[in-house]
Amino acid sequence: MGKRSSVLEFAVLGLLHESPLHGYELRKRLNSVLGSFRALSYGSLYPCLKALVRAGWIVEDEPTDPVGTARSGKRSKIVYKLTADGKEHFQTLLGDAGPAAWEDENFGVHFAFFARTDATTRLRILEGRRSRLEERVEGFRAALLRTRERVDAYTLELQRHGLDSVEREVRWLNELIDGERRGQHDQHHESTGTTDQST
Amino acid sequence: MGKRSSVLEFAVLGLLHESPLHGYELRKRLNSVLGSFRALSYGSLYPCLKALVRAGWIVEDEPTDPVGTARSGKRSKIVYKLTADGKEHFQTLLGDAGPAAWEDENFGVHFAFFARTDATTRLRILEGRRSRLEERVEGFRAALLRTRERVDAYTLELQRHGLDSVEREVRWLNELIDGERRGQHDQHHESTGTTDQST
DNA sequence: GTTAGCATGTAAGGAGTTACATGATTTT
DNA sequence: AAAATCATGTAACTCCTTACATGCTAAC
Repeated sequence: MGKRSSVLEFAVLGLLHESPLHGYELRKRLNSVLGSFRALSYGSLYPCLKALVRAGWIVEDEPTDPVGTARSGKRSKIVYKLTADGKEHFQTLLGDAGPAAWEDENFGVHFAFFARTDATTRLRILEGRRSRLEERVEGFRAALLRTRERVDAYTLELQRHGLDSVEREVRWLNELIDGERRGQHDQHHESTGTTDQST
Repeated sequence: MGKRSSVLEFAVLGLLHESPLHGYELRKRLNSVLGSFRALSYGSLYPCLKALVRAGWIVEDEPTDPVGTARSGKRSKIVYKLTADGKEHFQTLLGDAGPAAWEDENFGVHFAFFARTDATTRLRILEGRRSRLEERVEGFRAALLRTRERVDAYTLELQRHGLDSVEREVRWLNELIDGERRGQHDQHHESTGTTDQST
C-alpha cells in the first residue's frame, strides 16, 4: 500500500520481475534500462530498495547458503525478489497507459518493458508519446518563426537541430506504431519462437 | 564573489547580457535557451535572481518611472541588469572550455551563447562534446554486444534507436566543427550584415 | 466590475548526487 | 599481504517542482 512511485521503482520492479538480484548487480542493469547510460548512484538505489521492502513489494532474501554452514552473522549479499503484491503492483504499472507513461523521464523505461505489456497498452503509449512530441514540434516551429530575425546563427542552428531530432523521433514512432498495427513487432528476429502467428 | 554556479545562473546572466529584463519575461526566454522547452518554474527563477543579486552580478532596477511621478511604494516590475562584475563573471564562464561546458545539461546553453564565445573556445567545446558522445557510442555498442541474445526485440530496438541518435548527433558536431575550422559558422544566412569577411 | 493574464514571491518536498564510511571477496 | 573490485549503506546538499499566496493591469 505504498503511495510512492517513480521511474526508478518501476525499473527495479521490472528487473526483479525477470530474476532476483542484489543491489550492486541491479545498479548495472538499471544503467541500461534507464535512459542514456546515466550512472545511477547507490545513494539513490539502496534507499529505494528499502522503500520497496517497506511497501511490501520486494523482500530481502539471503542468498542460498552452501547448506548447513550457519554463517548467520555474515551479510555479504542481499538478494531482492518480488513478492506476490509486488508482481501485482508491477502489472498495474505496466497497464497504465496515461500521460505518466509517455513523458520524457518515463517513456524509455515503459518501452523497455514492452515485451511484457499488452498490445493495446503498447499502442496507446506509443501514440501518446507521438502526440506529445508533435506538440513539441509545434513549439519548435513557433519558436523558429518568432525568433527568425532577432537571433544569431548559433541559436538558430540549435533550434533547427532540436526540431530535427524531435521530428526524427516522431518518424521512429510512426514506424513502431505501424509495426504494432500489423502485429509484427519483432521484425528484427524470430526468437519469439513457438506461438507467434497472432494473439 | 559567489561560489555558486549552474546552468540557470549562466543562462540568466547571458540573457541579461543582451538586455535588462524582468523575471516574468526572463522566464519565457529561458524556456528557449534551456533545452527542450521545459517550462522553468518561478520557484526556481526568483530565488536564483536573488542569489545573483547577493553575489553582486546583477542589480534590481526600477523601470524608468514616467518622470517625476514619485510612486516609490509601488513595485510592479523589477528589471534586472548586469553589473560590471556580472559582465566580467559571464565572460569568465563563457571562456570555460572544460568538461562542465560539454556535459548534457550545460552544452545547449553554452552553444546558445556561442555568438559571444571566442572561436578557440567554441572549437574546444564542440570537440569535447563530440568525444563525450563518442564514449557514449562505445557504451551503446558494448551494451548491444553484451545483451544481443539475452534481450527481447523491444529492448534491442530501444538501444538501437539510442545508438542511432547519438551517432546522428556526432555527425552534426562533425559538420559544426568543419564549419568552425573553415571559419564559416554562418552558412545559413547573411544577416550578420556589414563587417563579415573576417575577424 | 470582473475576469484573464502579468508579475512576484515563499514553503514544502521530491528525486537525485557527492562524499563519506565500512566491510567482504577476489586477484595479483 | 596488498590492491582491486564487489557490496552495502548514510548524511548533507543541490536543484528543481508544486502548491500556495499576493497584488497589479488590461480587456471585455
